[in-house]
Amino acid sequence: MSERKTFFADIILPLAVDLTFTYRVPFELNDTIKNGVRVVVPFGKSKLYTGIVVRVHEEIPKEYQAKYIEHVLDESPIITGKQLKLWKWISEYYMAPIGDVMNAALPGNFKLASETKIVLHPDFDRNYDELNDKEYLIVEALDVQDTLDLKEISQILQQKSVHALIKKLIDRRIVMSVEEMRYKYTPKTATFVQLNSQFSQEEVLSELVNELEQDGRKKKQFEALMHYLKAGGFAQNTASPVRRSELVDAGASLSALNTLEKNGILESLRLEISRLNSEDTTLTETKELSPEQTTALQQIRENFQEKDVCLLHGVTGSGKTEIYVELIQEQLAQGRQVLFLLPEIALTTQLIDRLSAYFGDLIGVYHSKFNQNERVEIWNSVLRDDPTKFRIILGARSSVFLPFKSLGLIIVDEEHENTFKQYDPSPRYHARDVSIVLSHLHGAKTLLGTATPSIETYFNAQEGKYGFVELSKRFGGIQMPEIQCADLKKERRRKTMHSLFSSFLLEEMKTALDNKEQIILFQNRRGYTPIWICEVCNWSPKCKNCDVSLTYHKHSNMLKCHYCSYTIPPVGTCSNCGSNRLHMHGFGTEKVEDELSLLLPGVTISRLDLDSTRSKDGYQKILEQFGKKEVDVLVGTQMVTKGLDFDNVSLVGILDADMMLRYPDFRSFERSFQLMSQVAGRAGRRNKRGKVIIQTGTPEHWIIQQVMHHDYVTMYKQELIERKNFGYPPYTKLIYLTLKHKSEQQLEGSAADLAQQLKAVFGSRIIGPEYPLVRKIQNSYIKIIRIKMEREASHKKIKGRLQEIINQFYSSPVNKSVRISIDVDPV
DNA sequence: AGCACGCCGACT
DNA sequence: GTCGGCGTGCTC
Repeated sequence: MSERKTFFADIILPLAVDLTFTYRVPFELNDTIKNGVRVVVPFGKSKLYTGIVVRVHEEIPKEYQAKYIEHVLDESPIITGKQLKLWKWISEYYMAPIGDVMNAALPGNFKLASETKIVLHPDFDRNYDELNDKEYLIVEALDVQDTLDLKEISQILQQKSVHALIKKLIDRRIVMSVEEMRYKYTPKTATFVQLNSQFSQEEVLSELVNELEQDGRKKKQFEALMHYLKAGGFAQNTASPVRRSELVDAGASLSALNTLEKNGILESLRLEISRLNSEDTTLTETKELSPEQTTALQQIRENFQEKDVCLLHGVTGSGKTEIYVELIQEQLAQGRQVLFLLPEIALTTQLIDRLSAYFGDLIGVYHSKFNQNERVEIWNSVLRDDPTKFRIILGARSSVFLPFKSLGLIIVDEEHENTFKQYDPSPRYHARDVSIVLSHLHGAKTLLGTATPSIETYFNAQEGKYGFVELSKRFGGIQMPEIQCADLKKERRRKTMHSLFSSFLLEEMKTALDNKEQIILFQNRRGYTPIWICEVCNWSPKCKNCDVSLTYHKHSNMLKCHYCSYTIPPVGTCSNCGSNRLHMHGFGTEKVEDELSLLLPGVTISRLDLDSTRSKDGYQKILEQFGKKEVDVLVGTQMVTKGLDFDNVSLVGILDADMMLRYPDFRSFERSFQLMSQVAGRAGRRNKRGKVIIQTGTPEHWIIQQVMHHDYVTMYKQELIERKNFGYPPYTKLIYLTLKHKSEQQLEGSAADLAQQLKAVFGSRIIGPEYPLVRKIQNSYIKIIRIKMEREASHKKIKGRLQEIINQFYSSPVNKSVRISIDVDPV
């Protein structure tokens, strides 16, 4: 194997470039280089990057002199072949550079190598005699400064290239790179205590216990020992070690524990613990399934015989979770891994607790808010296919990138949620659709679960492409909530409105409060941000960088731009006409809260929106308070629609349904139906039918009618007709091109140019260019070109052609400074 | 992504 | 005359 062959390796670098880079493999690394390992390579003049090897070969690059790979970071691959295939699929399908895909896929501290920092190696014995002048200079500098980056070393040595020199120092274990230090993942440990083996005989133990119990001076020791025996599960005769801090928390005296250890009754040891599930969970037995659930489960199994994807359409509260649990258990029994995808926001809530209760440590939670070490811990366990840990990954969209080895099932819960689609940064992928590809790679199955399927998914199920299973009854015979409308037009005419509240809603709220029941109010934020407006000429303060009005933030008493954070103090007079009659227009959740406290004094109100949950565990706290019934009314945005189960909520109010319906997007009806149905599902649990009141000026609107009748299918059929008539998904596939430029004229010209070139090839499939609602963001103007292609068209071909046209567009010098971003299957 | 190279304006 | 602004191209 150590033949002196010259190998080259194609490497993906974390750059927005759709290329791999070819490096030469030094002979001594011939044996260690493999597909899927990380390598450190020099790039450009003075940079180091961590990249992933995707191909090893002997083809000598002709166009350039390949540089040498500097370092191999992994003994065995950290990326599997299946992952590489998935990356390539994402890169092609979503037209994103492979480097972007890699960036999205790897946990942060797997890459981060650009600014390589050097530190003294802990083993360095400070034998300065072995060092030459330059080496001495570096070591000396490190003594003072702790870390140096390559630039600083260049400066110290007054020379450009320092790689060779550093490499020698690294090899001699005099210095090391910071990455190296960081990558050496250190497991977290804790002190445990365990009974000395001489007491493992039951008689010996009981003798000891007796002795301690008799002796009054040893009372504390006796208690401590009992705590240990209880926690260690001695009832079942299993002498397992127990975390020391756990015993102390349970009330064992610290000094008594020390004494027990000193006398050789207990012994302490350090054990590795998981950073993730630190508190131990008591496992719950699986609940018995209802007849409906059993049937559904059986149907899912049957569907999976023939089909790879199955939609589970189950109304809110129909008990989808129990079905998931059964399916997960089947996979675990077969030794396969399970991925459970959730919208980001639902991850902080009750479902995790519920699943943890069933599966304990077998569950790993993976999402962007987790710190790097935790993420790496999960990554490595999944990669090892560790049979004892993290068999089930509960995660947000990015968990599709984990290195699964034996995936058997992916569950995408709340399949319709558009947070599964990533927009910024590229790659703009949809985790639900990526999941389907991922399970295909593993020969696994995908289950899509939701109460309100996306039109596309339901369509696929109707067409027979996906299996289809329905759960139409709520679990335990709980009724669907009663939904009624408050007609805002009528109430306004009769002047019975109390600011934002119809008298109908207000009366119902009072009744609910009298009954000591809780209320959720839903206010979609979109379009309802408070702005200051001049009563005389309609002028309002605008952002200087973006084409939007500034929104008023009561909390900070400032006017702020939502796009670029430009902030100014409130203005007293109109800059247009000089009038001082400025007043606040529009309302957000803050306003709702304020108005409500005037209308219903003494009622405790809490707000759940982006502002109130900004602090780290704000979200959790607010929900906890509400759960403990310390709060009567919860006012919130979209957040209140997501998987919250509170059993004392009898009333849900939707403050303005019309704003959602009016939003100019072909999905606005679908989305309105989803949002309203989801939030309605929060009303009424165990013992009482819930009530929902929708405030609207158009109670006759068909979407509102279908929400009221809980009739998804009719909504779907009607919406499908609209989609067909106007050529929208699922009858077409969409690609949006967003063009950006600082100069409006330049943008107009270039956009027209590109659209023309596209039309020459795609004809009427090209729509636009058009300005979006907000035409300028951060001093750049924006235009959108939309491509509608036939469902059956080969999107590979179309994307190839599209890329050619874009390349051609960029070949013209006038267009070079125009930025284009491509969004395939926009949501 | 970053960094060098290069072509235009306001300065000692 | 030069310093430095950013627009453009390239990186194995």
